[in-house]
Amino acid sequence: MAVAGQRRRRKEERPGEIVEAAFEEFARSGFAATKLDDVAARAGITKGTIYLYFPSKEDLFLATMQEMSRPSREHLAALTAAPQGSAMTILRTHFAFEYAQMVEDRRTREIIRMLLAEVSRFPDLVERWRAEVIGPEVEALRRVVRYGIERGEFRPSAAEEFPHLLFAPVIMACTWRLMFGDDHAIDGPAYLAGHLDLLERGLTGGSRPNPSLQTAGLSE
Amino acid sequence: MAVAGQRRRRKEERPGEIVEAAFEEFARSGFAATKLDDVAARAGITKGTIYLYFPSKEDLFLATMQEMSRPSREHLAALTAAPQGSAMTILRTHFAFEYAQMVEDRRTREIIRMLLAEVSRFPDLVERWRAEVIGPEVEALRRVVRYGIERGEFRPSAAEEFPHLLFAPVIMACTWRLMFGDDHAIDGPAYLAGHLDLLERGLTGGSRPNPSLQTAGLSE
DNA sequence: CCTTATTGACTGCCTGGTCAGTTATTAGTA
DNA sequence: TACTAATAACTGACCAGGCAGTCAATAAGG
Repeated sequence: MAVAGQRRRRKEERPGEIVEAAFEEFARSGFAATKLDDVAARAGITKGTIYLYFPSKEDLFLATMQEMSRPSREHLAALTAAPQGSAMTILRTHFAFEYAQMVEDRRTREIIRMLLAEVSRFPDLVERWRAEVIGPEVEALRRVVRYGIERGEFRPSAAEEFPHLLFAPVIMACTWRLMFGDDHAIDGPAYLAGHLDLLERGLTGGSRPNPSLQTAGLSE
Repeated sequence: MAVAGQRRRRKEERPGEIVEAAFEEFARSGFAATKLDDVAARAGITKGTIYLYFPSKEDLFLATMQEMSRPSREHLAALTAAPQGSAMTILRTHFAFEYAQMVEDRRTREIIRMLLAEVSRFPDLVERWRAEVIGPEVEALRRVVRYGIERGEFRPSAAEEFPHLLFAPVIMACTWRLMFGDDHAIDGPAYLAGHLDLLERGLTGGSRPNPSLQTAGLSE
């Protein structure tokens, strides 16, 4: 019956299966209320097995968060490249990605929930996430805004000091969906389009880029 | 020693004191990890006393959330009045209030955290909050936007369909501070000013209200 | 002395963590 | 191929501590 090497393959796959199950349980119930027996049951194993791969509940939680936030870290790389072309186009592309990730991807959403819920128990986790994911993202956005201003595409605005204002609608939609569930979710594409529209008007200062702010030679 | 009627007064004050202490503990540790012994200690009483006033931990939690979210409910009333004067002025006033409440007031912030963290355990609580607080607020904002459009002050925009876009920066600052603490908090007044600036440009579609959209007699 | 708010010791359950034992797989031997 | 030994993954019964909830006893008003 058993394929050769199946035993070894199990050993390689187990941690991933456990993390997967743990994620679901932690996301549903939070760290404290999650029972390792439930995690084990979901993974189709027993509690004892969990302890073959993870030394404690806290370690399992940390490993789970680490593993599940990997996509965010990878995504970030795309934004940090040197900006080229229209700044607004860069922003459009970026926010389309970010929206898909932070609002439409349940995984990332739940990561946010857990970070918010467990800060006081795992302050280091949140600090790392700030330093390695969100901080760089804010800086990258700031660079794009400056680039847009230099190009004459954007007017100077508070977005330079607070790039947070630019992705606020994404966070908004993310927390909205976290709280009220998929049933009351805001309509994705239309909302994103509205966000980008308001953004463009806000940054350029007119329904079309204001000519008086634009130096011919600087426009790419 | 004892003032006349002190006994009775204690009985009247106890529930409030307990709720106060419970709020701090629930906010710090979440529902599951909070120990009623700790709540009692913080309130300067014993666990037994809690059960004289609240039938269970869950009831205490619900009572705490109810009590602590009262300011939000009261604040809402101000917005639902019939709009008068400049729509942008209404928005400015409203967001100044909302910012003070959702970002600078620790209480309200923590309410948000708990709602996010405990949705799956207390779905009714969140649903009520949506129906009684946030829902009406969105509708009220939508009315202000429509009013601004009718007046010729605002151009038609996605803000009519998604008033969420307008207060997104407030939510953003709220969650930011929830996650990263007061140390990394975004600078309040400047951020608010930037928000309102981008908002105005976005809604009116120009660096100054576009004259072609504005009827002289209507400007505040 | 009666009333009543409060106590604090107690119970029972729950759950993180342990570990001796079981079972499946592979290696070795003839 | 058949049998045995060695190994490694996994189990499940168990313990210890912690905590929600209880209640007879206490003590502070009036």
